[in-house]
Amino acid sequence: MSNTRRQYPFHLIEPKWQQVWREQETYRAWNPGDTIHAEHPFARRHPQALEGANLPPKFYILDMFPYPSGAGLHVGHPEGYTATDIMARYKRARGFHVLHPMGWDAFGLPAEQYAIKTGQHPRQTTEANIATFKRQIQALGFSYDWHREINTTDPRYYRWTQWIFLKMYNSWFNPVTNKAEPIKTLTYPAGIETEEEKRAYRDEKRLAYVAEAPVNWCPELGTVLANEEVSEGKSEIGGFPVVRRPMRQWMLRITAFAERLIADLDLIDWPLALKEMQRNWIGRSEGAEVAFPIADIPSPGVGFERGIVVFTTRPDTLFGATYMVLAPEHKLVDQIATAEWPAQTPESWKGPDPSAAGSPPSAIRAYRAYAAAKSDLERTEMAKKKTGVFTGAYAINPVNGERIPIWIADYVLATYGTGAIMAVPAHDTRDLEFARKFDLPVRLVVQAPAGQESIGFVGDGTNVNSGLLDGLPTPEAKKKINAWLETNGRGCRTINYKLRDWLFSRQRYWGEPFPIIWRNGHHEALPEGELPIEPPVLDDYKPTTSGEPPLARAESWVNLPDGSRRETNTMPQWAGSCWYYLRYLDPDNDRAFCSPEAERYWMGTGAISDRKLEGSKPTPGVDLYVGGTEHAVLHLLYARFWHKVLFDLGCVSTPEPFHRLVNQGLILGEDGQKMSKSVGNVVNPDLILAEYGADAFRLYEMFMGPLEMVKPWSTKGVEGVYRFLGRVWRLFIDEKSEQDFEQSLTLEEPRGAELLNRLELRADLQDISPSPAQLKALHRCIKKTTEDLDGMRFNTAISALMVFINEAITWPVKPMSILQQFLVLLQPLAPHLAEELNAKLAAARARKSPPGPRHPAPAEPTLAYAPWPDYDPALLVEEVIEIPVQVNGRFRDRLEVPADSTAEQIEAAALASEKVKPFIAGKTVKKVIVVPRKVVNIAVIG
RNA sequence: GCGCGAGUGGCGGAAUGGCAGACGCGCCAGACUUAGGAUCUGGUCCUGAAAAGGGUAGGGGUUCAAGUCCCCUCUCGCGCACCA
Repeated sequence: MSNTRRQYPFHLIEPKWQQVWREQETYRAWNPGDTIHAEHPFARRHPQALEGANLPPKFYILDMFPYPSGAGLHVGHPEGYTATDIMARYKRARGFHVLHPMGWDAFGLPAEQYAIKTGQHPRQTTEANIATFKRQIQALGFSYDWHREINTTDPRYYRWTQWIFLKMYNSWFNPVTNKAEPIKTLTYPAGIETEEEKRAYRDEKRLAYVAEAPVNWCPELGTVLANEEVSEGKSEIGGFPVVRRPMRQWMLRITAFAERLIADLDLIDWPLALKEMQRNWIGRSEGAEVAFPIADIPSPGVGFERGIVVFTTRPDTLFGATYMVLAPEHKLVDQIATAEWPAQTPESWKGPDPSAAGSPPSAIRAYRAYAAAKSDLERTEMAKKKTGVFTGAYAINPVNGERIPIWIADYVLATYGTGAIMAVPAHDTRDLEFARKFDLPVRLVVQAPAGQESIGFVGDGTNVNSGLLDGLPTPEAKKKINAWLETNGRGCRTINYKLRDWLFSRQRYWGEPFPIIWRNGHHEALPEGELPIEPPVLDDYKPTTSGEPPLARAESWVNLPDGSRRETNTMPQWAGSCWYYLRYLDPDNDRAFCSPEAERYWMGTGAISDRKLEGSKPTPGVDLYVGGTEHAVLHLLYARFWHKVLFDLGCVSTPEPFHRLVNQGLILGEDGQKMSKSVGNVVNPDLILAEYGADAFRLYEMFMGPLEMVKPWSTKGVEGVYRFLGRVWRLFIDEKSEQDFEQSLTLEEPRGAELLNRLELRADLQDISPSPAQLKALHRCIKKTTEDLDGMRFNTAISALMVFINEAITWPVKPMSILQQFLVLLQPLAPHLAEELNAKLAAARARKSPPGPRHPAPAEPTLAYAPWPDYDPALLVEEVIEIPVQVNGRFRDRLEVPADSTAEQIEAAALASEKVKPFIAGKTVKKVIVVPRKVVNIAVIG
């Protein structure tokens, strides 16, 4: 800490007002039906809302709640929180009923790993971390309604996480209605007769189901991970290698919602880049499935009566298919592989391992081992080098009857499409590369537009060498071949998604246990009445030596008296955050995850309205959601999915949870690099707060630049806004009284808060009528801050406040009414200082005119609900305006003209300007453009 | 490779197609002061004594007028990446 003198006693002001707000419950939000105390500042602003009826229009402003890590807050966290807090305060001032809650996403790996190391129960770590986070967040003076604080690890919370899971377990996706429906509505097709068959069918259809599938196993973390948690073959958390491994796991049927998850992006106001990321992740592609019969197999076995089915987005290139490739894991590989290599099989077709090249089966075995040994990471890195093995078998191209060789290669993914492709080397980069390596034929079937090479051309062109498709442009060729495939029973149009079902179980301790038991190899839901299912207390939080999840250690918990066993997996960290925004609406409700009344009020019921932050029409769902992009395809996709399930089941009233989303940009270190402990450029907010105070910290976080932008931290920059706050302070506070205050403070530090009262307003602050110029300065400031806050342009809003102060400082006498209005504008951004100065003003005015019927006392104890001023456009009208004069677009002079001058008058004045004359002398004036109130441009030639 | 976004002083950044650089940092000068790493005042895009000229990554275009709109190129950031 440097020894600069404090600009103003923020160290006394900030705790004082935080205490007032806490005791007064200033920022409490009310549900329909709540009883509101008449003295509460909200009730004073909205007297019609007493008794919790006729509540004003709501505005739900949400932060992405944090995972309370042991490291505490860093300066990146409060960036979004400050932005939302400013919006919350601004919306309150504008008369909205603001819901602005905060809570803790507290299940997760770090607490569990700490538990494994120390034996300390994760709950203790979690609680300690939450206490730190809460202290730090509260020190920033955010206007959260702490009555609504939630914690995903609280049994009263996760009881409902488990409840929603049961809802999914007991639902299925009806493709006819395109909705989730209770499992009761499931009808059984013919042939499903016995109870056992029906159970199997039902279990297959549930939204939450168990599947044996290749999953992402992370040995280092000792758990499986969802696709969304794996990036380039490494775990998102920790960056550990991930391998594919078949396991029996719980899955959630998010793929059923793929279409709606894409389509409904059009309903919401999110950054384009983020919508694009979700679209890419869902990865919708239109194409066709085409069946290729196997050659030389007179009676195909079960499973491939139709041969091999491929998915392709380019059925129009079917005539160019010169070979096929199956994923090495494809289940038909063993059935089609021939016992011996066909005559004249080139050596290079027999696989990368010469020692296994004796026959197709041995080469295939070797190649599978080779592919499996590679982690996903290595597979990605080796993407450039194509490898594969010929199976010995041939397929028949259904459109021309050609025999084409069938290969296996790891460039075809088992998990996408059908796990098999038709290779069209002439018009697919990967196939071309493969064909060139193994000397496979390349047949041109799409003529590229003139001037472009057709071999390797992957765009739209014109079909050639394609029989019935010849001469057709690509889109038409697609239509025609699709029709042909369908009439001939060789395939059909289809849509494919990259999105996989959500792998929902984890082999961990510190997560929500599943409300599921196993009996005779079947899973069963526990009744709702038994919720919450709490995890057992363990001595050892490690997985068992046999690789079972840690919960399996608690024998007495796992084994139930009736012989059934509890599910020992837990839910992933994302479970709790999938619905937390709903729990805030009614956090203490023990009968429902939230009451329908609260849900309807806060989430809105109407159709999607045109989004404009201004205007009083409630928008559906969360009105403003601010957080980082790192959750683009995790939390934000999962939460939308859960919300849609709840919507289908009638539990919520909107199809989308978050109507408007804003991503705050990353804050870099002072060196312009990402903040990290290892680089040593991490800025600790505690230190900044101690030196400059919360208001300066808040202001700086917003003054750095646009919220969405990536920007580097600068402690010097904090000093700038801090000085601004000091100037505001000195504009109000008498210098002499401050000197006295400072002196007393050094003598009696502990009585600081009390000493604040000794500070006097400056003598040049007077209760007089403002001059027109002063009114104009204020209203300019109102206009600019209003527009900027509406657009969330906090940096320029702050700059407008600075401009006002720079001007007000020069006034010999400062009208109190003007400065009071300024404080209303300052309040959302620097609430502590604004409150303190406002209280001083109020006290001074009360002294001058003692309480009485005309001046009810005391003045409002808080600025939090002070109405936002409207600017008066009439006051902003200038009588004389400056107009720049250009000659041929170059600035030459500035004219002062009456604001109501006509174009002709301005033109005449411009042409008469002494500074302009030299530039038009001897030249022909071709044209004079007069843009009223903006500019004059004289176009000359010669 | 594909997709998205962004390039403006020494720095963070402002500019509904209409005076480029608001506001802040830094820097320079001055005032007050025992002192200044406090505060206040003035200055601060570049060249030039001035007049004036040049200037928003580079090149081209539209326009009376372009940082802003269009085309091409380059650089940086983010996301996806064998998705058939």
